[in-house]
Amino acid sequence: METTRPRRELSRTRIVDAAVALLDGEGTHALTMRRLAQSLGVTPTALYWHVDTKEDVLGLAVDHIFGDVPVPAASDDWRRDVRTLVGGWRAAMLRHPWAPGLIGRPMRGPNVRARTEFLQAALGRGGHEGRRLDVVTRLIANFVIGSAVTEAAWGRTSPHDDDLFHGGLDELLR
Amino acid sequence: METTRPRRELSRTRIVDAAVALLDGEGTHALTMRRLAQSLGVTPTALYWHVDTKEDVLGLAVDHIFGDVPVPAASDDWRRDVRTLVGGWRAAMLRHPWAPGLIGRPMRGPNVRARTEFLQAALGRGGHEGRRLDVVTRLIANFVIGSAVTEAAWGRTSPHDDDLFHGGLDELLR
DNA sequence: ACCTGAACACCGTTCAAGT
DNA sequence: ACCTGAACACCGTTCAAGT
Repeated sequence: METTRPRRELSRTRIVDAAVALLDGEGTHALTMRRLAQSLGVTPTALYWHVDTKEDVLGLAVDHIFGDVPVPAASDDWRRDVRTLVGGWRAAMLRHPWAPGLIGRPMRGPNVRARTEFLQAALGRGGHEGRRLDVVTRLIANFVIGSAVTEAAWGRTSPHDDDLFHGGLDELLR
Repeated sequence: METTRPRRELSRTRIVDAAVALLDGEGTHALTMRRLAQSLGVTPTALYWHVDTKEDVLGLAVDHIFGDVPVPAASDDWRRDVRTLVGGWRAAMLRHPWAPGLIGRPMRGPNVRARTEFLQAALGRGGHEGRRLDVVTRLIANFVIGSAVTEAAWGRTSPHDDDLFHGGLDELLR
């Protein structure tokens, strides 16, 4: 089929990986198309063959970190399922503190969608349905996002923040 | 426009007002120090006498829009107080859709702090205290922020979004 | 198909100098 | 105290050209 070449080729995924590395290492302001290209040993303009725009790269980077959120197997304890998913969700964002600030854009990524659907399904197993199911799904999702945004903004997350977050989640799953 | 009219003097507040106008009119990408200066009939570098950095301007702009959120007089119906405050909070953010995306750092502004304290006081009147008061305050604040962030990201807010938001709030004030 | 080089139209910020 | 002008070190993106 395809012979592996000695030179690593450029690709969409390689670009996204490099972008995440740059964001993790040096923060939002460090992600420029030029520095990104440099970290890949390539010309800035080369990126544009694989990617439409910088905004595009940012969106892919956000969706990428959601891919690391483990989707638990659905168990018979729906509350635990929700807590596991949402805890991983929050942890992923706090592990990449640049991500919450970037969630002003395409949450349309497939990884994000899959997690949201799992959340909704778990709440469905909890007996919610109809409008109430939609309400509670959004309530939880927006609480998690809001928490991540404000905590990431503050710099570091304290044990007190963790406590308040889990307390809030308990309140919602009561 | 009116070159004959004597130019008003530059000031911190005049800069912030112009920044908000620019953000409202043309969005985040339009706010550059150069265009901001131009809209004030002044040299880009003149801004730096009144303001430290562009980040500074952004922070002031966010706090400014929170100043427009009416803080209701505390009544004997704490639930209504919460709903009024939080509704105005959300409305202000959706009126300036660039704001949620900018809620990075400047939740330290005085306008923001005043609203948060009113929220906590109202919940206190509702009988919450100790850890539970902190938990619920954060829960509501982060829900509002998360809602504004995701809705602003999606472009426009539909009546369905409104419905889900108020449903969520009812759930929290149950 | 995939990448380079040069170019365009911008940026934020500093700093000496003017008033 | 307040503002200008020039300059520095960057940006994202397009496009012809090479392979």
